[in-house]
Amino acid sequence: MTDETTPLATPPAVAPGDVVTQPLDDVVDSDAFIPRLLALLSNALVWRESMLLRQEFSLGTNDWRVLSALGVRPGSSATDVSEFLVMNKAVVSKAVNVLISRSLIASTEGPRGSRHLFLTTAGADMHNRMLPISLAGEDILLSQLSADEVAQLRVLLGKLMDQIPRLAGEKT
Amino acid sequence: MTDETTPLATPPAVAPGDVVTQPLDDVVDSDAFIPRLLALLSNALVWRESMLLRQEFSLGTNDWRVLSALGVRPGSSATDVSEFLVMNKAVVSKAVNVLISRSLIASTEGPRGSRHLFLTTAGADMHNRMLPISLAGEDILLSQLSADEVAQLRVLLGKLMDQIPRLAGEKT
DNA sequence: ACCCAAGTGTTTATATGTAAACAGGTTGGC
DNA sequence: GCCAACCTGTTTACATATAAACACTTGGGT
Repeated sequence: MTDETTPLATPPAVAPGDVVTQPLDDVVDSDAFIPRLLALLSNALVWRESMLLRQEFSLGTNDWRVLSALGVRPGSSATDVSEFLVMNKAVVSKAVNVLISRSLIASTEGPRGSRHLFLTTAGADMHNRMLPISLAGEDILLSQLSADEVAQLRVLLGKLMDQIPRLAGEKT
Repeated sequence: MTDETTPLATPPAVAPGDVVTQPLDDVVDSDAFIPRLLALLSNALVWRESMLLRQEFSLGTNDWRVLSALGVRPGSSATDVSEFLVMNKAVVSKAVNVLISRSLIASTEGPRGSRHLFLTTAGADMHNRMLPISLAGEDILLSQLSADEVAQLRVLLGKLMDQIPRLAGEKT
């Protein structure tokens, strides 16, 4: 009895003054708590992608995201990218500098002191090598779902996404 | 024309030597890319919870998570909590010290130099005040889903969770 | 022509996350 | 009994995230 795996069938022989030795009535059911599941899934995906991109190309996930944004929207400014990716502009600024120093992107003069950013051909090539790694993460994640289930999941996640403004606003 | 909202209908008058001005053929469709949706959802939830807990109780999300773990499993060691929450043990160590300094948890001697951690009555009280804030995040997120849809979502996320070892292992 | 307001990207300071090194105590082989 | 291996929790060093302050440019009003 009283092995170390069971939470605490027998309260400790001596407990400090003012202590709760039994589970509380209302707690987070962490296996079903959706915010926790989302965090674990997201962390695992980021961890994997970060590891692979770093070891294959010596680039971070932020570098990759900026690169991918410019694959979709060539000529974006740093601010455009920041908004498009919902990413802090300081992070974008740093990633842009990394990518420029690697000659993966280049820039032209833009409107008010901004710069239009473009992939170089080397950058486009790098993009096309990084893309499969990123997509493979999603594939692994969805591998046990049928096509119908994937479609359901996208619909459901879409409805969750609609609530993000309420999470940020927090009046109600 | 050529306003700043459209990506780039007209390529720039002068582009540097070696540049790609058109969208690439294969790109991440970021509105449908599930890893991205998961990251945005998770970030929004954490951001909200962090803000509220900080301003209401001057505690961080890690403090709350450790507190909640001890509500479920009183008498756990720091290592137990670390494994239960899938949380770095350095982070747990720091959170434990914060909670002890606030007299929200207390400890007794455990097996090999470890310590059994318990909520104090003040800690249990704090737990019961923090819990609704945490649960409200999930409620907001799920508010546009029917009961059936919530059940579906849990099933689907459960299947995704099963793939986490493959994301971490990365042989296939 | 001037100045104010707004927008650009960068820098800074602060907080947080991560992994490895670490010291101490405990266990178990020999 | 003793030494090596292990497990505890802590500390350290480093990488990353976040938000505010910043300098600079542009545009518009008077």
